[in-house]
Formats: sequence, C-alpha cells, structure tokens
Amino acid sequence: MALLDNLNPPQLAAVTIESCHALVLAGAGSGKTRVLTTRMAWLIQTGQVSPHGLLAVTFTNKAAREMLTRISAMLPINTRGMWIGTFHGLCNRLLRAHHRDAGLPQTFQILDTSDQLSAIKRLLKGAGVDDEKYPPRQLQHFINAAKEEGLRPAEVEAYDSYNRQMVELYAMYEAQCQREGVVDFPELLLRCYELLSRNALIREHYQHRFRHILVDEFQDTNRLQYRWLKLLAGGGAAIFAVGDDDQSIYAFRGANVGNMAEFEREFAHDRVIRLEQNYRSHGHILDAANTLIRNNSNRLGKNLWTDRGHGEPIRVYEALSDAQEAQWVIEEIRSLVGEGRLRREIAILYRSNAQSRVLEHALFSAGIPYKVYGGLRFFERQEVKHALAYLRLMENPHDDTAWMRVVNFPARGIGARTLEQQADIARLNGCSLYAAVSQVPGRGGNNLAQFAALIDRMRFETQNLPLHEIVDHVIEASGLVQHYLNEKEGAERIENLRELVNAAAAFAAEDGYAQTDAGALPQALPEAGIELPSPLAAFLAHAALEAGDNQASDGQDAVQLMTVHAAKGLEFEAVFITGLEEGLFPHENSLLEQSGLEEERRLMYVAVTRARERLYLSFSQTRMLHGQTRYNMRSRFLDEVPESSLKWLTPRNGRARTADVAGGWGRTAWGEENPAGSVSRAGKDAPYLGSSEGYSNRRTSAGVEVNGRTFRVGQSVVHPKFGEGVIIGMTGNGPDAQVQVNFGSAGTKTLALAVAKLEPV
DNA sequence: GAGCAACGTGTTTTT
DNA sequence: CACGTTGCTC
Repeated sequence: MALLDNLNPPQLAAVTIESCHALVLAGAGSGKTRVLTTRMAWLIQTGQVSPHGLLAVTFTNKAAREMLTRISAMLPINTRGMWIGTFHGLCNRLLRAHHRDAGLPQTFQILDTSDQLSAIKRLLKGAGVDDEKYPPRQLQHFINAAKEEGLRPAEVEAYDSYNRQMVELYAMYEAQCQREGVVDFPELLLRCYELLSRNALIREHYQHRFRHILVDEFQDTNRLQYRWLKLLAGGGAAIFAVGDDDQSIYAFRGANVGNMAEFEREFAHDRVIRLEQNYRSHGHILDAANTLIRNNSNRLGKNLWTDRGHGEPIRVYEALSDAQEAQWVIEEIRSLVGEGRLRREIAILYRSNAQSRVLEHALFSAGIPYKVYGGLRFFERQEVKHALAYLRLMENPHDDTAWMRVVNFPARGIGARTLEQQADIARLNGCSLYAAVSQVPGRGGNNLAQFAALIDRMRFETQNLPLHEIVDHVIEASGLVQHYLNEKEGAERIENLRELVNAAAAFAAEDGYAQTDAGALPQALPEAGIELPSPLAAFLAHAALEAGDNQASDGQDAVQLMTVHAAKGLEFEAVFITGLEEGLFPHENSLLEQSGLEEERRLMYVAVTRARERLYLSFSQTRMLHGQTRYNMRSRFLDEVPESSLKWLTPRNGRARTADVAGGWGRTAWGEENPAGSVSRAGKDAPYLGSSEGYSNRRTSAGVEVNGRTFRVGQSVVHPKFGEGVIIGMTGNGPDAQVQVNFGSAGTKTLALAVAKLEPV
C-alpha cells in the first residue's frame, strides 16, 4: 500500500497496530507527525473507521492545521467536519453544540489569559479584598490549577484561613463568570468534561461515535485532559497516544509527564512502540542529546540513533560578555551565509526573552535580517482587543470585562467615579454593568446611557450584514479609527484594525466557520436541541482560541530568534544555543527542586535536537541582566555533553560549577582533558583576547575588586563563621556587589562583599 | 478626567 | 535595562 511505503519497521508497526490503546514513544525527529497522520489515513483507507469516527487532538492550532494538510494530501477526502483540533477548540465545539446542557448561553464568550486577569482584578475590587494580600496573578494561578485538577470550589481542600479565602474568591469568580456568560480557558475543558460525565445521552453519543482517538504531544497533557480522553474513550474507542517524555517542558503550566507512565500502566502495557531512528540530526548532535538526557531519572527510556554519520563536532565558545557573545554569533552567521546557507535555516535560541535584546542589537548593527518569535500576537494587540470588546458587547452586553475595556475608550467622559457607582449598583442588584446603566444618576449616568445606546445601535445597524462588514462598521462607529488617527503612533494600529476586517472576511470565506462549528453538529442527536452560533460568535471564539501568528510572514530570508520553548517542534540546519550559564540555563528559579532541574535538562535536550547539521553552544563570563552585571559560571549542561563530540573554539577552562564536595573546586589549565576529580588550582590572570589558542591560564570569570582584594567566581574563600567555601556566583558591582558562596556543609550563603569578612584563600 | 513621573519588578507559554 | 503599574498633579 502506497501509504505505508518508506516507513521504517517501528513506524510501520505503530501505524498498523491493532485497534486498541497504544503508546508511541517518539523521539525528536523520528517522524512523529508522519506516523500520526499516516495512521489516520490508513484507518480510513482500510475501512476500519470513517472520517466521522476519528478524533485527533493536539495542543496548538498549528499542529492541528498541519495534520489536516497532511491528511488531505494522503487521501481524497473532505477533511471539513472532521474532529481534528486542539483540546480547547474541540471543547468549544462541544459546548457550543450543547450549550444548554452545559449551562451556558449560546453566545458565551471566551476569556483569554489577560481578560481573565482583568476579570479577577475587577472581582477583588468589587469584593473589597486587599489585592496586596491576595495578588490577582496568584489567584488566577490558584483558580486555573484547581480547574486543571478538575476541582470546583467546593472540592478544593483549604487547610488555613488564607486558602479558605482563596477558595471563597474562586467561588465568587465562578459566579461572576456565570453571570456574565464567559468562560476562561481551563473552564472550556472542565465544563466539557462535566457535560460529558453528567449527561449520559450526550456522553454515549460521542463515545459511540469516536472509535479512534489520536493524541499528539501526549507528554503535555494535564490531569484533566487525561480524564477527558478517558471519558471519551469509555465506549470502547482506541486511544493512540504519541509523545516524548524527554520533551516535556511545560510542567510549569500543569503538564503532567506522569500521564505517559500512567497511560502505559492503565491501557497500553505491552503496546508501547519506540521510534528511535532520528532523521534530522548528525551523530555528534544526537550523542550529545542522548548523553545529556541520561542524567534524568524516571525516564521511559529511549536512545536516538542515526545512519547519517557523525557529522561535524559541536562548536563551543566562551565569551567575555553578552555583547561579545552576540558579536561572535554574528561572525559565525556571516560565514554560514557565506557558505551559501539560508538565513532562515539558522536559529539563535535562548532560555529567556530578555536575552534577545543584545542579539537583536548586534544583528541590527550588522545589517543581518532577523525575525524574533514571541511577543504580542495579532489578536492580543490592544487595538484589536478593543475592537473585539465592542463586538463582544454587541453579541452579549452583559460581558462586563468587555464593557470595562471600552466603556471609556475612546474617551467619552466616563470616569472612575461613575464606573464605581455603576459597579456598586450592579453588585447590589446582582446584574451586569449594562443592566445597571439606567440607575446611575447624573451626568455620568447620561454618558453611560449614551454608550449603551451606541452598542445597541451598532448591533441594530449591522443586522444581516456579512461578518467583515460588521467589523468594518464597528471600528468606525466606535470611534477607534478616529482615535488612532489623532495619535502619533496610530497608523500601525489602524492598519491592524483594517487587518481585523480582512481576518473576518477570510474567516467567513474559508472553512473557518463551517469547520469549527457547523461540523460540530451531531446529526444523530436531534433531541439535544442544537443551534448554530452566529458567525460573529464563531469569529470571536476563533479570535480567543487562535491568537494568531507570533510573527513570521513577510517571506524575507531571515535569521530566526526564539526561546527554546518556542523552538520545540522546529528544526534548522544550524542552531546556536546561547547563554549556557548557571542561573540562566538551567534557570536559577528551577534549581530548588530536582524536578525543576530535570525539566531544564529536557529543555536543553529539546534545544540540542533542533539542529540538523551544525550546533553551536556558547556562554559568557558576564551578562547584563535587570540592569546589573552578573557573573555566571558556565552551565553544567555543557559538561554533560561528551567531550568527544565537542570542539572548543576558546580554551576549555575548569569545571562548570562548584563541585558537590566542599572545597573540591578549581580550574584546569586549557588543554587538559579534565577528567572527573582532576582539578588544579587557578593560575594567574592573563588578558583574554578572543578565540586564539595558547593561553594556558586565564580567568574563568571576571572578578570584582573590594578593598584591594579581588573576588571572582570559582575562587576559594574563608569566612570566620562559615569556614572555607567557594564563590559560585556574583551580582552587582562596587559597594553593591554580592557573592554566593558554597560553604559545603554550612550550605550556600549570599553575602555582601563590602560587609562580609571574606578572605581569599 | 487625563496625562505624566516615580516606583518596582523581572522564566519558560498555548489555549 | 525596560517594561507595566500606581500615584500624583493640572
């Protein structure tokens, strides 16, 4: 069968496995998406399931689109109406179709993360809660974490008064959302889960319908998503889960890697298939990745291999400063481009966004086209969100979040005092702000009434207009366009508003609307009372669920800059991993727990496996961060990569970080192979002039001078109380300089150099 | 009610 | 350093 041509044995086994639960451990670059889509096509082509009986779920819209594209290419079927989408997108479909049973208005709106935060702030203000004691962000995290565990307020255990208050606020937040007819992201999932578990008729319909459930990036699922899948598969559907525990990098937002092991135990005991042949990277790169990740415990276990040969060694560079590191990157990029490589095939990766600035500056000065990923997406721009807020109010005037957003934007003389009055009345009556308008006295009340009338008028005037004309009308009638016309940097914002009109036209014209909603109609379930949402409601849901491109477009051949997280799933001919320093990568905030460090290591694993042919690793002795110079040691991850795969462009010095054994710290001279335990005392400083070889001794790190004594990272010091220790980090300069010292058994202390009685040994 | 200055605060991110 | 938020003044 042509479909199965060119699959390797494990891929073939995975694609054609019997109709039963299975777990595919797919290493980086092992053909994961291909296996997933080919299995779907194969199931359909062999008549084992109709397109209608398949459910495929991913985490990103991009992955869902990719899947649809590939299936269309493999099979001559209409993918429209197939249930392929993100967890949130599919839940949205289900909730729209069964909004009554889910207890939601048909026009329910979706709050994105920032909408949710402003809703929470408004709640705290209204309830008179001290937002210093209960920070909105913390409450948001508390609520979302609870929902992702499947817990409603009544089910959250509160041990102390603080937590009781948090739970209380959670309950109030829920009531507020319900009253306003809005749902946040985790609510989409939880509400959908509850809908299915409580309503036997609907549950059985979908359990019966979906015979095969395929899950992408299974390592990123949270507990609720796992339960959701289990529930849907409860009627005998086969779950085909694909993932890579080594690439689980989203634990910080609730992903539970444990789901993979649990799934194996619960469903797929002897049906685990490993895809270990890597088609992406050369041998040295894979060796580095394999050796590195072996330092993690609790892995399901997997070793990537390739038949592409070793390729070039991984190049390692130590810079004096972040600026110099950037300069070096520029030079390497110039020579890569000189060799004929495309700029878009070169990626510069970093752990945190703050690191991009220096790199951007250097690229800009050098006149090298580049593109930074991350940052604001289209539907997150303030002018676009303003326009969407007007549209939301037309659809549902009781959406208080949208109301507050634009009630006085553009300014129409409605101030804080008036809005407080209005909020008080609304709270007293338990109604929305919109419903409270008529009771607000005075001129403020008048202005509010005018605003309410504006919304009503816009709704009336756009009746029966096609979607994009509605949007066009609203950006004008709201005064948004006029407002930005008067602003000096408004031209781009107006562009974006016009672009929103285009987006609406594209959404209506394409399969967007039909795809996300009409396709949801469960024909076999007329008694459920299905209604079609309006095109506007569908468009608003689309805007919330798909925030748009992170940038991209414009087609120019440009170097790609992004965080390691953003690089997951991508690949490049040449990759730079910059800022490989202790405290940065691994990030200091993750070092408190073993699990945090292991996630950082997986992150490094992801970074390394992005490269096809050439990989560069770099770190710097000093780095500007938060306005002060930091002195970092090179990342431990550099030392977890086999020396035989590396080529040092600068002399290799010392060890990556303080030894775990107290006092076991030193630096080897350049040229030594530095076998474990072989450490020698530091030599004298020599000026460091770049990448030329031949300095047998030089500084591992820049130092700080205090009272005529020089301190630097890696140095042994003695303290009258804590005894002997090693400096493992420095921040600040001059009188503000602080050092972190590892005193072995006495622990690690942070000391101010100007005050502490530290003596160099 | 609107605009500006001081303050403080800083991972990673998709839906 | 560079952002967003708060608090203050006109």
